[in-house]
Amino acid sequence: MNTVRASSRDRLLDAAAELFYSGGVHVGVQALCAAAGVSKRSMYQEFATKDELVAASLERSGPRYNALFLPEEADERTPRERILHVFERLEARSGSDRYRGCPFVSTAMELKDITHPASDVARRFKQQLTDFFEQQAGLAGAADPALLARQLTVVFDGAGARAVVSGKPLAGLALATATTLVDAATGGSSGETGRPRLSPG
Amino acid sequence: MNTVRASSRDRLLDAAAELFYSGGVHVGVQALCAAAGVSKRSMYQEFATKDELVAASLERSGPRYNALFLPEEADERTPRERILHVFERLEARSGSDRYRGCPFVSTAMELKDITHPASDVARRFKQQLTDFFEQQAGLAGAADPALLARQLTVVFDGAGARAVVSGKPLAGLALATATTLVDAATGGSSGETGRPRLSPG
DNA sequence: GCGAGCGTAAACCGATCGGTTTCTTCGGGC
DNA sequence: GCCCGAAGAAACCGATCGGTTTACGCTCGC
Repeated sequence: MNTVRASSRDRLLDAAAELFYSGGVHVGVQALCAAAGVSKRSMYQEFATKDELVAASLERSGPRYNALFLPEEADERTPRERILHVFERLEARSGSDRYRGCPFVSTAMELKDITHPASDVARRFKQQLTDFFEQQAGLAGAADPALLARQLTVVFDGAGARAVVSGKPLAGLALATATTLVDAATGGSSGETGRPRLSPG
Repeated sequence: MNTVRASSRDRLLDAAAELFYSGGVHVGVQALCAAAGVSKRSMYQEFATKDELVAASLERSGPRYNALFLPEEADERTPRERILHVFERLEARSGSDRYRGCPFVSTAMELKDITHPASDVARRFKQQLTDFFEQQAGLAGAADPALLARQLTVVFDGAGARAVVSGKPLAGLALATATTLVDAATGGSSGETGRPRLSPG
């Protein structure tokens, strides 16, 4: 079933993820298929509609996108550091002139249709980021880990939006805001290391 | 030059603002003119291109949109309360099922083109909100009013994005986050009134 | 009453949209 | 050698895109 080279389906999904991110979901299927080196015929054998392809490409690229920001599974850092790692990565990535914001937010805002299959995908992947924050917030001893997690997600998306609108680097804004929120929620001050309260050293 | 009823130009701009917000800037000029009750011919006499209309409609609706959130010019409230007023309004508005996020952010993200005339408009109006925050932050005695202002703008846009993606009300998230940031920047705690430090009573 | 001018509807333009179909080419199993 | 199925190229479908033009009607000033 699978050919030696990447399958038509995979080439399609990868090209779609890239083109939809750089040009929006209104990019045509013609340009899409050309970029993937796949005929429209083959595309419509794999996907019933373009909407389905949009959702599938977001589903496929989603884990890779989130992985750009999440730290490695196990390292020696504190939960606080692991949370702030996400925002350090965001600062770095948002400096690129190809940065167009979070693809989940971007897609959902462009679709403006909560019932679109890709909107479900976007919501799930954003929840993954929030779940990570909540887990680390709990380990860091936050008073309300769920609240802090949602706050950090808000900062993540808001900083991405600002980078897009302003067209300028965040210059530490995301990291500073996240730091303030984490410290406020864990009782830490700016000079503190943020070592988790639940595992006093 | 102006007729008794709203001019074609104004009807066009108002219809454009509404349709572009609810359906994105990819809404066609045909549907637009039909909604405005203006012929395409008249539209293209007022605006050279659709892009120009997009920018002009954002320019026209911009002040009204920001006014939805900003407090009245002069009232008896503290700067802290005036800042938080913006987020109270955001909480309320984001609960509507017609809420599609901040139109400036939405338009800029959808256009994905920093050189588009409407991108300039969006940036300017977002700056107006930031300027308000900075002014109030200064009055509230924030250590770094410019930083707090940018942080609050990030929260504003991030909360809007979250409301769109999740499809659920913010349920206090934006207000709580803004409160935390304001208090952290002004040295206030959660139980404090937030009266400005520069004008001790 | 009548001509001038404006704005309307609607046809029209080439291009592209999402989606379908036809035809051809290629490769692998018998 | 032969044949079958998969996939590519491209024509085709009706609809719509942004944008232009034609032709008609309505309301003015006179």
